[in-house]
Amino acid sequence: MVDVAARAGVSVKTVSRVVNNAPYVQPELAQRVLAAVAELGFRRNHLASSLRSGQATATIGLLIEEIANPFYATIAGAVAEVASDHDTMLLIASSEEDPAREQQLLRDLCARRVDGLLVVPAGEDHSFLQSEVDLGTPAVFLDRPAGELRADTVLLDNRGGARAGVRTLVEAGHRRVGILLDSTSVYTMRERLAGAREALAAAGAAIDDRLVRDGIRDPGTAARVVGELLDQPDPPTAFFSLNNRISLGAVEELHRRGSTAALLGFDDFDLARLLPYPFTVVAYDTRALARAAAELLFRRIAGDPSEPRSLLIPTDLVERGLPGR
Amino acid sequence: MVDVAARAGVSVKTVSRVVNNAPYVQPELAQRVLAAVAELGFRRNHLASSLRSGQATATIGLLIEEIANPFYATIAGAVAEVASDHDTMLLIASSEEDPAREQQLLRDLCARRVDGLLVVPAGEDHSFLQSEVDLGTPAVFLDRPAGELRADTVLLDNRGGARAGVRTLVEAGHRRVGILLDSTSVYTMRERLAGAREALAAAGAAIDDRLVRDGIRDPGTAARVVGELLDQPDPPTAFFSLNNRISLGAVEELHRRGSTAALLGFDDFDLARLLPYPFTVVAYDTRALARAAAELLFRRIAGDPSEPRSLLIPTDLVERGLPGR
DNA sequence: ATGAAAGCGCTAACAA
DNA sequence: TTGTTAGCGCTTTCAT
Repeated sequence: MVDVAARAGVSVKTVSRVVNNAPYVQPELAQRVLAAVAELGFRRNHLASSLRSGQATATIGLLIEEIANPFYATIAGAVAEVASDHDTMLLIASSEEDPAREQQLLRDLCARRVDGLLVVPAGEDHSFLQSEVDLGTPAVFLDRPAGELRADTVLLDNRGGARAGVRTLVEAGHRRVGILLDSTSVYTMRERLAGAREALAAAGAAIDDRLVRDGIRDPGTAARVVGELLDQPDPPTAFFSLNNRISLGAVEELHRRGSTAALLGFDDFDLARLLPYPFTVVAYDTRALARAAAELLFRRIAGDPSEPRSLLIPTDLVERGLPGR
Repeated sequence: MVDVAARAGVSVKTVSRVVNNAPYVQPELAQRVLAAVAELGFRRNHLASSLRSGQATATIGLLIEEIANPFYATIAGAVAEVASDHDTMLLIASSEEDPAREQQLLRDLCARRVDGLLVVPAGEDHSFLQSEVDLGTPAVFLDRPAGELRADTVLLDNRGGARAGVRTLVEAGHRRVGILLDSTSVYTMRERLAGAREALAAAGAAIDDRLVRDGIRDPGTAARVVGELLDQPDPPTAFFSLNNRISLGAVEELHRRGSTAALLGFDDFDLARLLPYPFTVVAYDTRALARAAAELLFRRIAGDPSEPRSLLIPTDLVERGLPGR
């Protein structure tokens, strides 16, 4: 910048003003500065700028589990759009579901003085963020609640969606529903399971815990478990799959067997229409979830001092036929 | 840092040494410093640190078209892994296929003094990056070549893959092949089209340009175009779809019609096995593409001064049956 | 092994 | 409207 100033025959402050489009600079001087900038290939150092001006790195941090996962990629896309509207860049970090790594990454993001944090939490305790939040780095949690920290949160209506979905099964006469999930250690799974239990209980259906199977991580396992449940005496007449990886395996096995069991899945799929087995899904708008969280974050960054808020994004039942009828 | 120093009764330099795990600090002093750090909730300001030390923001920039797109999400995931191995964070920006926006984002990334740039180019001219590269910000281009700039490049073998795929169609006796693509303005599409032409030419098949249709942006359009081509007199007996969005529409229309046309697609799909119409794909390893590019970038960041390199990632033909036989 | 002082590139505060 | 000076938080240099 001093070089530019020397070349243009002005002070560094004037260069600073020109580069930042500040008012009260003579057009003629501005021209000279701009010329010098071009000749010298000058580019303002964003680091130095935000170091001095204290705030506004024009960067937000997004912490997710894994960017390659389409759910998180969709979140990242929606967040990036909102960030772009605020001339802000996105620093993305993947926790890989490891709470220790999550903590380290969040600390690192804070050390980089991001203007705010968007977190899909992996760990159970985020109290270590309290000091950062107090020091002025707002954080918004999405998809799962923060642990041990009062903070803005945007969640899906997992419980209500599951309840509504299972209610359609119950109304179609199903009483024995096989429930397939990956892990009860995940908040969303617990909520969806609770919703299913509520719907069954409301119908006075006894819940058979032998029909609830967890630890299903991939479509292959899902297919195997569906087979096992169907081969039991008194098998389920319907299945509720708690995420789309599981739905995929269930579709495959039910189709393979020519089963007539009804299938309900949480999470929609692009290709559901093309799959060989009809099923109903509890769908939701991932982009709306992410946009709501990002917009809330930018409101905080802009200084909104109100109490932490909790938003619930509704789900939508998409019926595509139940072969069990 | 001065507060920590005061609290621990040492100089700021000693605090700096402790925080950076520098050698030659008495364990006892280090203890005092660490205690003060904990008490005061001190976190080193990464901005100030890299401002002073000149280099090493421990950040790389990734410029893609759109993070929500699964192809780019996969790239981002693989890049994030490599970056994580180098204790580096990832600043992700989406060009949305707009060359002007691309240029602005790349300049912004440079202004933030990223250690290096990974670019899936949208524009045709990247000469504006020359000065940045000369000033020491290495850039690696992936999936498409850089325009007007000698730089490291990692590409898929689009042409070879298309050639091999279309050769299987030709060997199965097909001479009239409908070719479906989105836009010839995209490098990868031009290469894939060229490979298809080569394979047809090698078989002495006259290329009927009325069977080459571009401007197909979504599955719906693809389905419509497939229908139009099939309704022509002397319709194609096989189709080559140049990306998976197009393949999806083609599958749908061919299945709907109970067609026996052979289908070949560029890009694999997770769910190809479950789709109602068998087709062969030219598959490739997106993660390998991204890892190769990222690893090359980190070699440049580490100071590798060798000539710009060009890597070609091979494709793989996955045959899943051709209903036309 | 530790510290004092200078300065990275920029902008806030003030002065002219 | 423009310039001067100080200093953001840290690390380098050089002294001790």
